[in-house]
Amino acid sequence: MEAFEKNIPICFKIKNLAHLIKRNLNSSLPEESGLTGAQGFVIGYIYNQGGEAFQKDLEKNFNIRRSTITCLLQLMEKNGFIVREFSPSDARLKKIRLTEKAEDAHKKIMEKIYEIDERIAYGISDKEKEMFLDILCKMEQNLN
Amino acid sequence: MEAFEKNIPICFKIKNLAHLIKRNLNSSLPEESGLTGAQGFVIGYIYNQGGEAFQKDLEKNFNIRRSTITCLLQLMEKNGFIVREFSPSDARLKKIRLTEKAEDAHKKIMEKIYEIDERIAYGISDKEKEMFLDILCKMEQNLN
DNA sequence: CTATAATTGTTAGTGTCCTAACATTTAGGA
DNA sequence: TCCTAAATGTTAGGACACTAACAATTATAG
Repeated sequence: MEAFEKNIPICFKIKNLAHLIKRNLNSSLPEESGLTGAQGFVIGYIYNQGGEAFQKDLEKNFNIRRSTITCLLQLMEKNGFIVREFSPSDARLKKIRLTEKAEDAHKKIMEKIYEIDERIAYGISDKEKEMFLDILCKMEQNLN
Repeated sequence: MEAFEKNIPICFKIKNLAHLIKRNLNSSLPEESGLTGAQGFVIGYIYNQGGEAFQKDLEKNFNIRRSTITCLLQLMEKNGFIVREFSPSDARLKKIRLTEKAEDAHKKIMEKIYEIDERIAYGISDKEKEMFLDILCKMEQNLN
């Protein structure tokens, strides 16, 4: 971006790259399934939790607001990727369970995600990649 | 994110950081102005172009779709940050001009943006920062 | 010159993020 | 116990990204 001349903000570069990643991931997923990248990450998370999770876990893990989670999950429920039910032990909690459809989709989603990882890391050495990830983590912590 | 165990995708980490940046920038801008981070970047770009630009330039520079630009600019026009008029030389083009209000806001926006840049780079050496930016650029190119 | 293609912008509809305001349930303190 | 605070989720409304379909203007090829 030439707009900022020599002083392109780092935050802008990061935002830009994330934007490209999102677009690539979304367009690589089968349209007819109604599955999106964001939903793919949610499925990935719940899958690794053993197929079950509470909304509040998603909230913390993805660092997004409760209302956003509600919205996401309502859509995923509508599209048959999850089922939601109240927890018997605490009526405030809602337990999310993956459906078979989601479990079937999981492997394919992960393939797409790692494909993008490989693609963006093309021509970058393992050492560089490691340093890059370190800095990425530091930056994340710097924003709390 | 523990979800993917040891194999957290890089693309997920980038997406996450960008998300935090966006939230921080948006919440640091004065609410009453109606100004958002995205609009701030648009103002920054047009400002550096001398206060004028065409929609197609924004499209290329920010790598976002025409419909998105239309949507953004309609809002910015409504909020008094820009004025739009047809180009006399080519009636397909729409020329965007910053208003005084936007020019006044520009400096403050840039301060906020560079504040975030400083904040995310806290504890990271200049050399590291440089390498990080290099890799970021490579990754951007890898996604076309 | 005319027909077609390319360029530029809009509209409609959707997904994912936000804040603010609200409701419900559980936990804790007087 | 009872009242208040904390935790969890929803709704409403807005911002910014997308695709697909459309409209208008300009450029180009025959």
